[in-house]
Amino acid sequence: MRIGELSERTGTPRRLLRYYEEQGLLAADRAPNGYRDYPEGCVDRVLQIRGLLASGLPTRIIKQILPCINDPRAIHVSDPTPETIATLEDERRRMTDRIECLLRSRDAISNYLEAVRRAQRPTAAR
Amino acid sequence: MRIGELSERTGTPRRLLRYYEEQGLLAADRAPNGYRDYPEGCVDRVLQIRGLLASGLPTRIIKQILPCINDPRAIHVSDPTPETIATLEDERRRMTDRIECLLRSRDAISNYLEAVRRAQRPTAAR
DNA sequence: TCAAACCCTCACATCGGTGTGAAGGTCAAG
DNA sequence: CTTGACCTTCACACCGATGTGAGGGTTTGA
Repeated sequence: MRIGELSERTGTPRRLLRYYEEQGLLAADRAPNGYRDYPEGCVDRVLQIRGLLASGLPTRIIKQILPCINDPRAIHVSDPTPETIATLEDERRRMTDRIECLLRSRDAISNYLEAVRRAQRPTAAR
Repeated sequence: MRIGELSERTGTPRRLLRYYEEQGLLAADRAPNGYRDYPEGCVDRVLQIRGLLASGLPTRIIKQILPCINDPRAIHVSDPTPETIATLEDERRRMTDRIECLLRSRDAISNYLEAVRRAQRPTAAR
């Protein structure tokens, strides 16, 4: 698929798809005319990237994480230097922190909304 | 406590504490000499702020969320305009998305690390 | 064959969070 | 009284993600 379709299906500006490629997060081969040609799987991949970016991870880290997600079960034990492993462990910890922070805050919002709801519908269907 | 202590106890540059105040996330009263004077609770508050920032939320949103977290059980039903409520619901959804994305990715990393570990210690204590 | 709708690269701009430092006031200890 | 460690405000700089648009090629359909 070409960049326009990928853009539409992922809700991502073309500009950013090119940027992700430049950052090494996304690969596309090229049609003879130079147009990018994306395989189907890119849709999910782009959504992953956007999700992680929205969660505060920089492209540099996402680049290291993506292979772990994509390799469908088949780990290439080829590359992982002890250094890479350390980075991954580090980043996993950071992600756990984020998750906990978000969970706490989300629950607080839920409680708040719930309380407001109760206060607004004072002693209704009870 | 003064800004230096708060900075040290939260691992946050003074610069940012002032920035958070400027953004309306943090309040300090002033000593007669103009120095900021923070109450004890600010330590937790700052950590919350940093956690949410690291999770990709902008100060504008954090500002709306913090009151829900701080109000210890006692909701001020005073302010919440229907508009504010809508924003909160929206943001809660976004946070849920983030949480799910992070969970998926973290689990993928865990699986990966686990697999690498198994591959590196080939048929050990078994 | 021409217009519209794609695509390309390149480059400059914006925005939010953060770094850094200048210029100066306050306070405690020697 | 001075020195050093704090604090103040202000301003400019940086970095990563994103917006925008110029200048130009390709494809499709009227």
